[in-house]
Amino acid sequence: MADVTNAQAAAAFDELADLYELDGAAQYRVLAYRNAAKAVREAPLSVVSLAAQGRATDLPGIGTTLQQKLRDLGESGDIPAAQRLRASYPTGLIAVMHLPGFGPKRARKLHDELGIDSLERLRAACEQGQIRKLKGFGPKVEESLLSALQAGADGSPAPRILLSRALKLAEQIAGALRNHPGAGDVEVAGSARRRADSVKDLDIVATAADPVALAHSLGELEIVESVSSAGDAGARVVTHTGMKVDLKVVEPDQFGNVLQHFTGSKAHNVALREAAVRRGLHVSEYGILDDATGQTLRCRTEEEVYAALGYAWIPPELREGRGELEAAALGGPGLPELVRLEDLRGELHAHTTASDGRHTMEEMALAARARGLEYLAITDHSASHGFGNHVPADELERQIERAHELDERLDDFKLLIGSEVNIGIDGSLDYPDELLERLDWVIASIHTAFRTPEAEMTARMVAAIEHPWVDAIGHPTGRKIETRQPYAIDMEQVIAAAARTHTMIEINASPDRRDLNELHARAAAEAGALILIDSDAHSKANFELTRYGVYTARRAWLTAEQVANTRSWEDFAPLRKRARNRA
DNA sequence: GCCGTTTTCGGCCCGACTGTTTTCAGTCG
Repeated sequence: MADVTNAQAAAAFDELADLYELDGAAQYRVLAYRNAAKAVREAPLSVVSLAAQGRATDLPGIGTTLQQKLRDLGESGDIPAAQRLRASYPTGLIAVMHLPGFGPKRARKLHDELGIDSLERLRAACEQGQIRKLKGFGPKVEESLLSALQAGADGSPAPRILLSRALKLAEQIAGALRNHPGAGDVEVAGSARRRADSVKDLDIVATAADPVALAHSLGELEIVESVSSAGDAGARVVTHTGMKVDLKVVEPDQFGNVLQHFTGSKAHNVALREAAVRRGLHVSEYGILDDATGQTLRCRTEEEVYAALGYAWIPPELREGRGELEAAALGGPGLPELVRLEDLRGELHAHTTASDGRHTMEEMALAARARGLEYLAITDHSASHGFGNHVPADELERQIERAHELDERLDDFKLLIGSEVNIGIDGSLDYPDELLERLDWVIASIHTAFRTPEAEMTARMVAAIEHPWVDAIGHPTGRKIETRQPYAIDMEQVIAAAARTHTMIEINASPDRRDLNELHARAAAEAGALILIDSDAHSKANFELTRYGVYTARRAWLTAEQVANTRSWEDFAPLRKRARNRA
C-alpha cells in the first residue's frame, strides 16, 4: 500500500494544480491542490494508506474529493483527472509555464495562439519574432525569454545553497553592514533566519540614520559581483558566488513588521494573515490595519507584532505553517522550550585517523573537552567500510585499550570507545557480537546498497535496530541535501522499532545531511524515541557543525528533554540500550 | 476544493514589480 510515497503523492497534486491552472480553473481550487501538496509532503504517515482507511481527511486541506484522488493514486498509480488533462496540456507546456516571468495565463496563450507545446518550439517562435506580435506580449518579453532559454532555463526551480554556506555569507554581510557608521539594526531574515536546509537568496532588513549610504555600502563589498538596484529603500546585489542578496532599509518604527514579513515562511504569513482577518485585522509588511479604527499599527519589534495579533513571539525555526500559531496563541497550549546548542553535553559520533578522520583520538577528546563537552564517543567506521578507511576487529581491540588508557588520564571528561558499524544488506553487523558487547557505545548506519527496495531496506534497518548492542542509528535516511535523495525506507516502521527497543535515533548535524530531517525528527520524538544530535565530526573543527543539528532539532519542535545528549554522562549512560540490557 | 466562536454557502493574505498599456493583467515573494 505504501507503494506511492508521500513525495510522489505531493508531486501528483502539484502536477494537478499546474494542469488545472492551465485549464483556467478557479484560483482557489488551484490553491487547494497546492495546499494539499504541502500537507501531503509534510505528513508523518503514508497518506495513501491513510486515504485507504478514510483517515486522510484528518490532514489540513484534504477533504473527501482529494482523499478519493489519493485512493485512485494508491490503487491505479495515477489520478484520472490528471490523465484527462494531460491530453490537452502537454508536459512541455508545464515547463513553459514555470519559466521565470511566466505563468498559466501566458503559457496558455502561447499554446492556443501559436501551438507552443515545448521549450524547443518556444525558442523557435522567439527567434522568428512571433512572440512580440501577441497582444499583451512585447519585444522585452521576447528578449528576456530568449536570453533565459539560451542560459539553459528549463522551467525547473533555481538551485538552492546549503544553509552552512548561506549563513557564512549572511553573517559576513550583516557584520559588514553593522560596522557601517550609518547603520542601526541589521538582521538576516528569510529562510536563512528560519535555519532551513537550504536557501535560495538572502534577505536582510535594516534601519539606518543614513539609508542611502547603507544601501550603497552593500554594493561596495568585495564579495559583491553586481548591483541591480540601490536607493534609499535598500539595495539588490549578486555576490561572486551567485547568491542574490536583498537589503531593505526601513523606518525604525516598522522594523518589527518588516522583519516578521521577510522572515516568512510564506505558509506562516498566510496563516497569520488569515487568522488576523477573522478578527478584523489586516497584516502587511507596513503594519497591522484595524478595520474598527482605521488605524495602522507599526511595530518596532517582532514581539509587538505577535502580541498585537494575540500570540507569543514565535522562534523563526517554527514559522513553517505547521501548527505554531495555534500553539503560540495567548492562553493556548504554548510553544515548546526549544533545545539550544549550549544544552548539549556529549557527542556520540566522531571519527579519528583510525578510519577517515583527520585527528587522533586524543586530539579529538581534547578538542571536545575544550568546547565544554563532558563526554565523547569515538566511533570509527567498522570492518567492511572500505575505501581503505575501515577498522578491522583486531585494530578495534587495540583501540579499546588505548581509549581506556586515555580516559583514565582525562580529568572531568568521559571518553567512550564505540564504533559506527555498517549495516549489511541483510541487516547484519560486521563485528562479532562479543566485540560489540565490550564497547561503550555502538551506532549503526547504512553506507552501501542505497537502491535496495523499500521493504528490504526497512527490514534491514529494523534488524539493526533490534540488535541488542546497537545503541543508536546514524543518518537514518542517507539523504544529502540538494544532491542525493533519501533511500527508500518506511520511516514509520523505523521510528516505531526504535521507540519500542529504546534505540536512539540520530540527527546527523553535517550540514549536507541534517538527517533525520525536521519532520521525521518531530515524528520520532512524538513516538517516544530518544533523539541524538551528533556532529559526525571527521576533524576537530567539525565539532562546530553541531549547530546545524540543533537547528534541525529546533525546526522539529524538540525540547532539551527530548534530546538524549543534553544529559550529563551519569544520566545518559543508563539510557543506552546496552545498559538497559545488562540491567 | 476546503472550511466553520459571524457561515454547510460564500468566503478564501497582501503588496510590489514588470511590461504592457493609457488603466491593468499577470507574476512574484
